Amino acid sequence: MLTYIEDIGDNVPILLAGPTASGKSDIALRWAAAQGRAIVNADALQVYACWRVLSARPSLEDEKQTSHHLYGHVGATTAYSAGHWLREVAPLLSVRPAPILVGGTGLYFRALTEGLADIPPVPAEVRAEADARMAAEGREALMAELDAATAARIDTQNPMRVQRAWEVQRTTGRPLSAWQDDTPEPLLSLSRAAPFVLDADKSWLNARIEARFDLMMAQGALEEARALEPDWDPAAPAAKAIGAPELIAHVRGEIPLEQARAQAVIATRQYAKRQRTWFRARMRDWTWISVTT
RNA sequence: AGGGGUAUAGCUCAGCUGGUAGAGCGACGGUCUCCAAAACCGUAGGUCGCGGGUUCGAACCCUGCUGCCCCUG
Repeated sequence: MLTYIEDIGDNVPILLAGPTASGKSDIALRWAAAQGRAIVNADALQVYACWRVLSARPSLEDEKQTSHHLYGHVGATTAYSAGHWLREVAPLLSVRPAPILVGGTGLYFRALTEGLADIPPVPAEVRAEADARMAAEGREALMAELDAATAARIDTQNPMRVQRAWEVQRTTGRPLSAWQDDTPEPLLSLSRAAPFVLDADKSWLNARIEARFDLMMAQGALEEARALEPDWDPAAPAAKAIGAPELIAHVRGEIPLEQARAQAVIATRQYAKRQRTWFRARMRDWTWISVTT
């Protein structure tokens, strides 16, 4: 496995993408140790402080071995997004040796290597306003307020995309399409990085997903859920962690553990499928490493 | 053993007075330039437990068998 990175220069960041439970973190840790690189998180959920076990974040011991960045540094109710991540990643790329960016969020890697429209963050009030209007009037109402160019570009059946476009318009007074047309050069083009994707056979991965859930339980996932339960807000950003709603429901005595486990495993499998679809379509040019052995 | 109920897609179930079947979930495929472990779109599954019978025509009616559930003994 180390042969993959032997000839990579100190100034070339390593990107490591892979589906959930494919063993990315372990590989990253070995690579980092071998070359003295730091590890930077590229996973949307591992930024949240409340879920070390449930989001499969590196352990405290792992973090002692090598410096880790952008892990668990965000509160459960704090908004976070690809834009936030990109702004935080930027300064870390100039460190030498260059870091290893590891994670499963395809959108983050895309934003990094292909560029992301430089749109200011949407204030919480605008998000709240959009949420309220979406609930009360539906996406049709927000869609009616979009410009034609944006409407033609987004998936108008997808409420999240419609709301995003509306929020950008509302916040900046400029159409999303205009912002996207002005997308700046990527922070790190693929040619200046060493990009790898882990390729895991589906049945192999499904078995790992199931085993990993049991491991998470053994490592205290339920305790994490108990700790969060009093302040549980299903709409909070960190509530999107797969398995979180299920474990909270179990902690509250609403469903048996076996059911929570089954649902969490299914949701994880479905997530892995979405990742595979993304990687296959968007990471053709990356170096694929088979981990199914 | 007797009485009652039930048997429809991988799972849970719909299916009006008979006109050869649908949903949710799951599975599978895809989309996605900032909530992405999100959101969305699409596709495929059923000799309607098995055998007889009635009928132009049966998932639906009659009958035998089998499995499961409940009650009684």
